[in-house]
Amino acid sequence: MLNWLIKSEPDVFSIRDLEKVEQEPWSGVRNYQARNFMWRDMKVGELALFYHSNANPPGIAGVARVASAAYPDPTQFEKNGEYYDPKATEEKPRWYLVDFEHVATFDELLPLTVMKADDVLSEMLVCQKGTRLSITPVEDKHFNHVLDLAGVTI
DNA sequence: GCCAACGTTGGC
DNA sequence: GCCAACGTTGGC
Repeated sequence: MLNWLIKSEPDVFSIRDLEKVEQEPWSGVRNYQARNFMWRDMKVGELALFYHSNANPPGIAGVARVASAAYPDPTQFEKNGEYYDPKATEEKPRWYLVDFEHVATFDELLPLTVMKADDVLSEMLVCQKGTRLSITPVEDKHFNHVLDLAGVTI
């Protein structure tokens, strides 16, 4: 059982948006490392911290759960879509995704500034300068510490 | 809006 | 297979 952190721009898709849908296909990831995490490593039922990037302020907004096995990202085949990949074919897809479902929304966002100032959480990849990866694994101690600070029990 | 960090592309 | 150029991410 692994834990994850997934980034989303709240202007595009926020934790509130996740509350409203039953399951959300995590489409549009076009980074091989992030794809491999979804395709190879994620298992149904695993939990992910839902991080608001490009936000004011940025930080962790809640928790999501892996709700499906990996399958080809349909947006890679949409010719006029933003995420079209001409090198991908139905027979040989390049991009895979999983669905996420909502688990919890924090009463208050846990801001990146607070995480960086925390002795434990400052070790997290998302706190390191220059980490642009949109999906990262999260250690148990970090995951649990975030839930503690947010006052959330799952 | 700036810019540092980093991934990807493509010429050679 | 190297690496310069370019594009993107994302905090500030």
